[in-house]
Amino acid sequence: MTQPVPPSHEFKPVDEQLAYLKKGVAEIIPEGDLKAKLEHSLKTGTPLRVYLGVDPTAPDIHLGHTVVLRKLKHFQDLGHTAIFLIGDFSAMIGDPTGRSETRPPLSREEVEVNAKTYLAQVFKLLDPAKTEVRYNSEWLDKLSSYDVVRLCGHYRLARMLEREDFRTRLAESQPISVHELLYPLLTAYDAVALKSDVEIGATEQKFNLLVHRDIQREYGLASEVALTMPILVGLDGHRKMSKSLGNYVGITESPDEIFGKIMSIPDELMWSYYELVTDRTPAEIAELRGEVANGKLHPMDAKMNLGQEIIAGFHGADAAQKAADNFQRVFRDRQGPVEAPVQRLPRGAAKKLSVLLVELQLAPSKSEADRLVKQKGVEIDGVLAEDPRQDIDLSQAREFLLRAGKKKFLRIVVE
RNA sequence: GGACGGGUGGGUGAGUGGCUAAAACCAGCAGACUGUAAAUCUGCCGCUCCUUGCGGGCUACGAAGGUUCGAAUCCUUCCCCGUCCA
Repeated sequence: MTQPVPPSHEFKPVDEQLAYLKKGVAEIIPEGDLKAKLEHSLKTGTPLRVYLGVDPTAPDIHLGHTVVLRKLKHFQDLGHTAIFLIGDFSAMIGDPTGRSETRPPLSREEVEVNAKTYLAQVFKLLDPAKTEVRYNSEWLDKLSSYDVVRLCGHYRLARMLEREDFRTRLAESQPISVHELLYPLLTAYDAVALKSDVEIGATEQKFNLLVHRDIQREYGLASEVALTMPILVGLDGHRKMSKSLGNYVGITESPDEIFGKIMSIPDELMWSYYELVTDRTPAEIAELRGEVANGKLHPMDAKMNLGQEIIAGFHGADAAQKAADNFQRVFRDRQGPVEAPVQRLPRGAAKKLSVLLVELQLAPSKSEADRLVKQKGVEIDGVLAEDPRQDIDLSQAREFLLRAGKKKFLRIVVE
């Protein structure tokens, strides 16, 4: 565990901090309290304790997760204590937020593996030296049944059922398991244990955050400020970015992949991306937007710039430039990519094209591979493949470029 | 514990003995058009085999059995979900 950061005594003026912190924010509850807390912090030279709780339900984080992370980073930049809370315990219950059905429980092992890969990715944004990393199993594992009963005693069923997900499920006669009611209460105990001043969450977390505030008060603490961030819309332009919907950009993806995905978002969406996943100021964004509106800047160029900025944040400026160049070459000039991922194959007997596509994981099944070829989706060294049954010679060392679908390229090296 | 309703492909949801690999819609994929944007249009959309044919085989309608030449559809048992009553 990282030790808490020693207090910094050099805070910026409150108004300046507020302006920085408010960028992109959906809601601050209650509005006035953040200012009051910042003033108190400035007066006493005590950093605010600001936390973001994340359940490691998947091994990778995507751009959508970075919206709240970036806000936590803003607090960190201003000298406050950023606490990254890994919900290793709560992940095993499952957050009912936005769920139309009960989440399958994760095992402790899965959660641990995910937590590890999470942290590595989180530190692409946060400063590891200044971040307090905590796990909620630290305190939740220790609660006795009595403690849990007491905790539950602090909240009323009617209030719990007010939340939209539950209301909807009840209205539609969908099941709600009792343990799902416990989720916001147990994560509220996190806020109690951390004695937090501010908690950051996506807007969909609003209900949970409000419960956290109430429970802190029940335990004799001052209620934290709940700061919510908008949900990042996914690549399809409609639904929230999520792995299960497949409309996401993973932050560990290659620059080329990220670039391609960013370019595929609807134009209108790029402004919200500028706001939520770059460090551009609201004024700069407004200016860009104006230039696109009056025709001075082509929307595609604005989007290419967005892609580069996002990649630069994770992979550096050089990688970003390369990705942009590559994109230009492949999709605007219709040439093969300069660098496609290389796949080495041992020499051997010839293989049918459809078989090869499946083995290279360019198609999930032979039927799909067949279809892909028949639908003119496969090229070998720029030449359209017509026949899924054609034999691909693998008997001698050679290499060729295989394209499957719009975006997938693989340089095959037979050796 | 009782009464009633329900469980169909990634999702919604038709289908109540053969015409059903299962309507329709959504999502997804490919192609055209473009700025790999959106919108639009066209096609595909369980797996597999080959002699690629309006071909063959296999798997699939909560689970397991059964009836039948034939079952998502009928029967039995079981599991799961909901509503109401207690």
